[in-house]
Amino acid sequence: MVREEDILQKLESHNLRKTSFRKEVLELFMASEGEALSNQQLEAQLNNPDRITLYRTIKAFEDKGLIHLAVDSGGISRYALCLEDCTTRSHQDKHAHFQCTMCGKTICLEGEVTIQAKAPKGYVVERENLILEGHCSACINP
Amino acid sequence: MVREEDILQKLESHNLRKTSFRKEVLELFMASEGEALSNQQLEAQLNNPDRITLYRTIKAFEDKGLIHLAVDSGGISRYALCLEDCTTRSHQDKHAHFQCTMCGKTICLEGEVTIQAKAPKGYVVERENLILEGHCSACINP
DNA sequence: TCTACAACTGCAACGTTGTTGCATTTATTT
DNA sequence: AAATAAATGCAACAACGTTGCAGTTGTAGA
Repeated sequence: MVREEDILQKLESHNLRKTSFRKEVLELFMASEGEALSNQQLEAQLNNPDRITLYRTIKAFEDKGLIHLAVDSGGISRYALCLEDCTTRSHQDKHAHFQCTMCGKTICLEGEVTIQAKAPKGYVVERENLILEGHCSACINP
Repeated sequence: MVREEDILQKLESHNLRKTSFRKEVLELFMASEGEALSNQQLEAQLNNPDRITLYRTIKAFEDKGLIHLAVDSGGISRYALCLEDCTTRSHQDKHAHFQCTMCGKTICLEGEVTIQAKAPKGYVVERENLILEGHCSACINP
């Protein structure tokens, strides 16, 4: 369960207005336990939401560093809550996510990734975006 | 320059018919020097192509292991020629691509990537999909 | 607490991307 | 050269996402 107080605090600290719509959306993210959610998943859990408002809400959350984008390997955009140290400037660096190829569930992996990769001469790498694919525990042990 | 002979040979060895449309599309891939191309890029280089036929051609090339998909971090699907050892079964494993955030150019990186990442307990990782982002040499030295 | 302004919402209209069905054309096999 | 299996091109449709605008709501300041 997510406390109303925590929702309001998080909106305020990111300079976002405390509207009922945003409270609902943020609650879904806070209740999702690190799972990255697609527009579709969000729409399904909200009561009769306006699609356009949802798009703009997500964009606002993203701009203010509350959530970050994780495009999965099928091209679907999913969003997940940023951690405490995930500021507007840095929250796109070193993405690492896991996606289950059976149920589609996508979660954020944090602080456990090492990558060694070489780009061609003259290229500069600034960001690394890693998606692991496989099966989640729920799909392995039903 | 790509030799007609090589195009035909590649189509034949992948059990694809040698139609003029497919020859044109394959020529673009063979001329792109490892760059992954989006539908948009392909459409722009073909002379008045049918969008639908292009989609199906790409799907056919992908099914037969001629090209592979690389979704970039903005969610755009791009396709690149597979290498010799890129069979239908294996050609989706261990993707590693570089994308320039200035011009959008996306290239395949081959055989130079090491990843160490941990998924949560009970999760099984089967595939790794890595996108490096930064600037390509052309955008650094104009 | 009231007011005024800026921000957010909800609707309409539109654009892009990708898919399916079907009739026609084309490549391949014999 | 004929038969047939596959590829093409068109129409219609569906999903996803954006922009403009009028009306509503939250918030800062008097």
